[in-house]
Amino acid sequence: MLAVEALRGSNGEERNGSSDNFSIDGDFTGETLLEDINFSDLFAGIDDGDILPGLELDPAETFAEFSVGWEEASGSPAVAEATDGMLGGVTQDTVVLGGEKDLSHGEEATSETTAEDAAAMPSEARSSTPDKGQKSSAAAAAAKGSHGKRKAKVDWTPDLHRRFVQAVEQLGIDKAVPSRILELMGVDCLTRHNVASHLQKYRSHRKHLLAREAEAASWSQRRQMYATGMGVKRVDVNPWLASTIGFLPSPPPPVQPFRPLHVWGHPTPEAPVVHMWPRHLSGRSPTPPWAPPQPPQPPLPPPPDPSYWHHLYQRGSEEGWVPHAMAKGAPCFPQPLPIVRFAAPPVPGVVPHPTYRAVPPAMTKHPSSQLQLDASPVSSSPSISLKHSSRFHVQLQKHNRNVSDANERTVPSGVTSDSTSINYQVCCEIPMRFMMVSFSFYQISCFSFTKCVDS
DNA sequence: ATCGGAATAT
DNA sequence: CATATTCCGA
Repeated sequence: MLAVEALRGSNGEERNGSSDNFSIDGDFTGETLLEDINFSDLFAGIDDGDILPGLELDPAETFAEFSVGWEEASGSPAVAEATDGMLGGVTQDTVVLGGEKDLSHGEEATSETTAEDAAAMPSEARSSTPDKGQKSSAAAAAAKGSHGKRKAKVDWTPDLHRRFVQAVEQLGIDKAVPSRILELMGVDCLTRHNVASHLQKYRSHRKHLLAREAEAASWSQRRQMYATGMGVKRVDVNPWLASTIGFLPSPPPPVQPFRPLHVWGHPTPEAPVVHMWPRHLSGRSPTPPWAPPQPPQPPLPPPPDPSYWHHLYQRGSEEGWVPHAMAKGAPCFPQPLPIVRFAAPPVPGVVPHPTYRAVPPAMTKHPSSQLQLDASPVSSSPSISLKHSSRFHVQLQKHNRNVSDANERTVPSGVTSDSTSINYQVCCEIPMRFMMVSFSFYQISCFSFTKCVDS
């Protein structure tokens, strides 16, 4: 079991500096946050992080292990601190990342030429040519200046979409608003409206997807419930609410106690909410090969164009992601029935933010044999944000026993800071023999994720 | 007035 | 259908 625990800085000064929050979204190489816990073995079967499959199974055994592990974690000296105030910082922050991008500029920009260029150019080339500034002024003029009642349509090329998704992920679904997305995209050929429009569609797609998945998950849960004879300790009809269980007095209920699966991933953290293993890699099949048995119900028809809308992890290596292409050799299938467990740790003294709602972690096995834990909160008010200098430790555990030293790490400064960060991701190499992976950040909101990576 | 987002138009 | 534009509430 891998446990990542946030440790409060001794001084605790970082506590209130919301602006120090950072989101690590592009850098999962591990070095940034924690060095990789490198075990010789590769784990061969980590699933994609698709929540659905994770919720599928939940052997009582796992629970038992989990709970014990949890206790251990609780005992950690690092934990004990309330995290109130976190939310405020997170939700209130409006620090603009990087800054000074003039939106009005984008507003004026004409997308026509760029779109054309993009369309004409191989996506690779496009990717490497972020500067859309070179649109021909002529075309630009023609596009709008003349009279252009209607602006030239923007061609949402894969690259543009990738940027878009990236931005959305980085911001977190809750903070992903056109203007900010536009900033993060670093493209000046789009207008806020372009983005808004795309975002609209994006959400729509996600909505449908999540609805589907929720349905499936629900079904699975029930199925499991029966299968285990209710042996499980906790079976929430709605897995997404699990995090609140065991939490201390819940103050003012969130505006939306439970936000319906309104958006696609998100990535959660929202995150990506639904982090899926790139489908294009797994073939045209909309469902991963390892996907747990589907409910007897309709085999859920694949979305119109999955590959397009699922670029969630389609980042290039320049962002710290390993290109999918490299993942070929790495088995990305999960165990027969991967387990995604998530629970609110009953840690005394720790007051998780009431509105915090975590989502089962999305874990992605990267080609480099790294296991990526992605804690993507999906609450009305995000979430997980660590601050520079925050300390935490990582520890692998198996069957309630530590199998590695607790490595204390410190969140490095200099990491891109985004007050609205919602994702905190850690990469560790984990031998597949480890049964479960637990990810805990007490400092943040006191929650823990557990996922079976090897049955 | 600005912004985000849903509705509606093209 | 995809995107742009409009409408409207915050």
